[in-house]
Parts: sequence; structure tokens; C-alpha cells
Amino acid sequence: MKFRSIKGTRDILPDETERWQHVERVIHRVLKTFNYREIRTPVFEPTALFTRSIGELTDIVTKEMYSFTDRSEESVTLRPEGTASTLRAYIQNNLGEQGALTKLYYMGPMFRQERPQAGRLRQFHQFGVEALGSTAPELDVEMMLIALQIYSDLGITETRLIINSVGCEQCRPAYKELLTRELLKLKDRLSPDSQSRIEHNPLRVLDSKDEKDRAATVDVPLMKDHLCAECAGHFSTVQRLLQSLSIHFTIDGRLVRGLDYYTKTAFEITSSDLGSQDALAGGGRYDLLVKELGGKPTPGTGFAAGIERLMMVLEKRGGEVTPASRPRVFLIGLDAASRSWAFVKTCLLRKQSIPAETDYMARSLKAQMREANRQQASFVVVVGEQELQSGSAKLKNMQSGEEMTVSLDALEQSLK
RNA sequence: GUGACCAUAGUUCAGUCGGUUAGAACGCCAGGUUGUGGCCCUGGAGGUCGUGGGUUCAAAUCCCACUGGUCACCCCA
Repeated sequence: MKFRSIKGTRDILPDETERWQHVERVIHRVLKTFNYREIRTPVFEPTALFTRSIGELTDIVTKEMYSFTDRSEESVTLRPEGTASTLRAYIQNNLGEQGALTKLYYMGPMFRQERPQAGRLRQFHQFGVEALGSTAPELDVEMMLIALQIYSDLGITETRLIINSVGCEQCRPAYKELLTRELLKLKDRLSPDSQSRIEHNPLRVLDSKDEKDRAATVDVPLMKDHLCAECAGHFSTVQRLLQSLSIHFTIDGRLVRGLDYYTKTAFEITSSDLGSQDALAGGGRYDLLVKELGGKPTPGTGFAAGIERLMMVLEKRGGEVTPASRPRVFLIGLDAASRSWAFVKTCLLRKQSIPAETDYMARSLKAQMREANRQQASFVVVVGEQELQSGSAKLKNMQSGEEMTVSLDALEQSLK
């Protein structure tokens, strides 16, 4: 019986983990400069947390969640996204009581049972950022800046920032009705998919990829033109701030977020280096969500970004290749006694934090040299009977080929 | 959930009209010096041609089913 990883999951192999670690370091660093603190929540939660926050009728909830009942008959779900868990933890641990504004970020695996394709996996990784406690449009802009800075620090500059406003509880219901009425008039010109969207998610019709849908809905009213005074003011402030910061953006009145909890600002960052799943990050404001999850009414804004998609862009761009870990020195023993000595010495060097390696296969000198070369060791020391007797050996610089005689006892000195 | 394409050494691939022993490159192992790597040369190991069935004198090659993968729709990061 040969086992395989579950469909839509994959191993991140050593050749890739170095790149991952590099990306993770950049994420942590940028978030530190923006004064956000990391939160780590469980990967599974009560199912109701997600149905409540993401929306009972969204596709994620109706057909993509990994849910099961545990042995105590409780329904639990592998998290499909990070915001719900983060807010649950925020509420449960009264984080809002420690200050007016709480800035959090998370990073880790998410789970959705979708058909895998380019840029879409069943277990995938996201990092996400949340700012809780303020309605300020500045924070909406801060979210966009964080994402853009992480990308540009990684050498990804060919991104597009798209923004929209999806309104609030004051203005959205009326607009939704208006839109539904207009869409019903066009119903027979729409694709079957869009026809069924009219009832349960009319906003979705607007960002259909179907050319006919696009054509049929060119003149349909957009949310951004039917905002209440407050939402309109908020949206224009966001735009003004972006302009002050010389950030390029485009307004797309058809941009819709897939999760129900968004209000006012919605944004997306896309890359043309990706396939049809071209969103690198997406987010927006969610002023009602904390209350919806049982907390005190608390405004919030945030975004989530896919790490695998980021990796795809990095690879395509040939982004900086982080150097593989290399031994500083490779110790070669020529006979049983010398190999034994080499192993012990290797361990002692490591104890002093000097990356050292030796041979475990009792191989020939030639084979060991080849191995040292393959591993790109900076130095090699060859030890045999003579060296053990005299207590000194030749230290070979593998780049220049130069050799110098060194004391075996003081080897660490020569390697600093 | 729907559709299209694909599946041959560890990896990337070639394999003609169905034809007898399935190849290449890279990688791996060993040798070319007796105590020195890379480049070069020589040799070697490594394959249930995804699985099962069918057609045929003969199947990696044609047909069917299954499994897996990829891409797109859908959805979304």
C-alpha cells in the first residue's frame, strides 16, 4: 500500500522551505514596523463560528467546509479563513479592553474543499491582518499599504490595487433591491449561473467573468454610486489618502468580496503573473462582525493574503533565491579511528554553533570530497593516522583550493 | 459539482505505421592516483510504461473503465 497526500494538499519540500522561511521573515518584519502583534489560534473551531461570520449562504459555508462531529457530538470545522478565529479570540480574551485599538496578524494553514487548480489548494496558507476598534479610513489604507510593502520588499512590484465600497447596513439594502429589480429585467440575457445569483447574491452578478453577463450589465447601477453620505465620505477619504501616498489604484465598482461580513471599503490586490486565480490578497472593512459574533459593537478592517500564490509570483519573477544552508566545514576521516574522531569533532563544533558535517557512510576520500563539494562546504579537513598523531591537519578552502596547516585542537579558531 | 487535457527511470522528457532487448539528459553509485572536490572520460544501479480489463499473432503505442495529476468554469487568498 502506497500512501499519497490527500487531494489538494501538498508537501513543502526542503528546496522550497528556505524560500518560505524567507517570506515569513519579511511578513513578520513588515508587520512589526506597522506595530501589529501575532496571534495564533486553533486550526479548528465550532462550526457555528464560521456559518455566523462568513455567511450561511456563501459557497465557502454551503459546500467547501471540512466539518465533522467529534466524539462528543460537537460539530467542528477546519478553519476556511482566519478572521473569524481571530475575532473569536479577540472577544473571548477581552483583548479590546487593553486599549482602544487592537492590531493583530496571523499566519497559517486554511482548509477549503474545492477542486484544486493553479493557485488553489484544499490546504493552503494565508497571512492576514486585522485592526479592531476604529472606523478610521486611515486603517483601511494601512491594510493596503501593509500588503503592498510586503510584496515590494519581496521584489514583487507588478501588482494592481483595486478598491470599491460595498456600503453599509444603511445604504446597501436599498441598493440591493434596486439592483435586483434591474437584474430581473435582464434575466434572460444572463448566463444560467448569473440567473441563479440574482436571488441569493445579486452583487456577484456584477463580477461575472462571462462576457455576455458583462455586456448585459454595463448600465446597471453600482453600489459606489448609491452610497449613503457617511459611506461616500469614507470612500473618498480612502481615495484621497492613497493619492497622498502616491499609491496607484483603480476603482472597480464591480469588485465584490466573497464573504458576507464586509462593509464600506473592499479591496483586492492582483497579479498578472498568476493564472485565473489572480488575487494575491483581498480584504476590507467589517464594522458589524464583532457584534455579530457576540462581542461589543466594534468596528474593524483587515485583509488576508495567500502565501502559495505569493510563492507562485516569486518563482515566476525569479525573485531572490535565498541561499541554502551550507556547512562551514566538512570533516573527512580516512580510517575507522579518524572517522570516529571526525564525528566527535563535528559534534563539538556544532556545540559552538559552527555548522559542521561529516561522512556517515564510511566512504572513500574521493566520495567524501565529492560530498563536501555537493554540500558547498566552505572548508574541508582531511584526517588520517598522521594527523591524529601530530595533532595538526590541512584546512582546505574549497573555493580557492588553498590549504593551510592548522591545529586540530584549535580548529574552531581557524573557522571563525 | 461541470468540462478539457495528461500519466514512460529519482527528475525532465523521447519512443515513428502496433513489431521482438523501452531510450536520452540530468541526478545517484563506483572507477580513471597511491591521501583531495568541481570540469572531463569510463562503467554501474535504477522501469509492473498509473491500475484493471478488452482488441490483436504481437500493445508503452488502439479501445473501455478506474485512479491520480494539471488547467478552466464555479468560488476565492
